[in-house]
Amino acid sequence: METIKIVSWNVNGVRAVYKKNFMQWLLTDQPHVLCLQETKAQDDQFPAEIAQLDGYTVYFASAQRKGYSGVATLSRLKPKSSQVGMGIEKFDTEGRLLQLDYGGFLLLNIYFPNGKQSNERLQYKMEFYDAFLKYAQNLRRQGKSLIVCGDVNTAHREIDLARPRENAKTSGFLPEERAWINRFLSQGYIDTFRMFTKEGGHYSWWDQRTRARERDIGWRIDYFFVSEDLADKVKSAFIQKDIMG
DNA sequence: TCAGCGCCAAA
DNA sequence: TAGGATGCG
DNA sequence: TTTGGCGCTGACCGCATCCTA
Repeated sequence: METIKIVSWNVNGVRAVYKKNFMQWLLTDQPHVLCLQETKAQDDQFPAEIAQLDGYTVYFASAQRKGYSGVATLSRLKPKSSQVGMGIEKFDTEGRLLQLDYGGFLLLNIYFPNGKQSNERLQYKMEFYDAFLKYAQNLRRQGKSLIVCGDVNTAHREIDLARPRENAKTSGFLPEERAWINRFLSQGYIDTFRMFTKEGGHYSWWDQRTRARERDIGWRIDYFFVSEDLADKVKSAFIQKDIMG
């Protein structure tokens, strides 16, 4: 069986990265599957050149609200089926989950909620976490193998962010958020990045407002998880930190 | 994230 | 339709 | 009286929308 390359990228506005060097990167990197989060575009607002890209089919899960959230998956492989959301209205209207069935595995492209805005949003995030874990476990009971990727919006352990002590009371590194990742992993999922890289200092997100990227004061909040039956099929997992977007 | 502020306890 | 205010991250 | 540590506040950037002139 040949190797499949799957990439996950929180683009923070697909139209913005399209104006930069998105196409150049995509045509060079040529992943089999590309999972985008925070596209901030409805299906019909997607740049046509991406939506009609030769060799790829594009699947969307857009938010109801314009310019907000949204995920999309570009695939060179043909899935057997696709599904938007997990069947829960309050979560599905925010365009956060897109599922493709490739037969041998399900690929779940997810943009987990951000909890920094308010207590209500933190509550919503925790509810999403719980609902997703139930949803995933239900798929497992049906015998499905899962690849789960995207922006989880939580750093797992101290080594996953540059300022653990300072952020112990900040959403994104709260004890209850970290505990959920522990619970998720304990139910039979693998953080693939940690299969290959044990040391800290590897981040996937940096605060724009304080230009934290220049000083590499970051967080690892984007992940590829696989159900443990797939673990021995994972060849590598890495972060392309020099790609902006 | 970080500078700037008030507050307070230790030196 | 350019630009300021607002929402969100 | 000075010093240092803790906790809190607000400005900070970028994408996108909406409203007004």
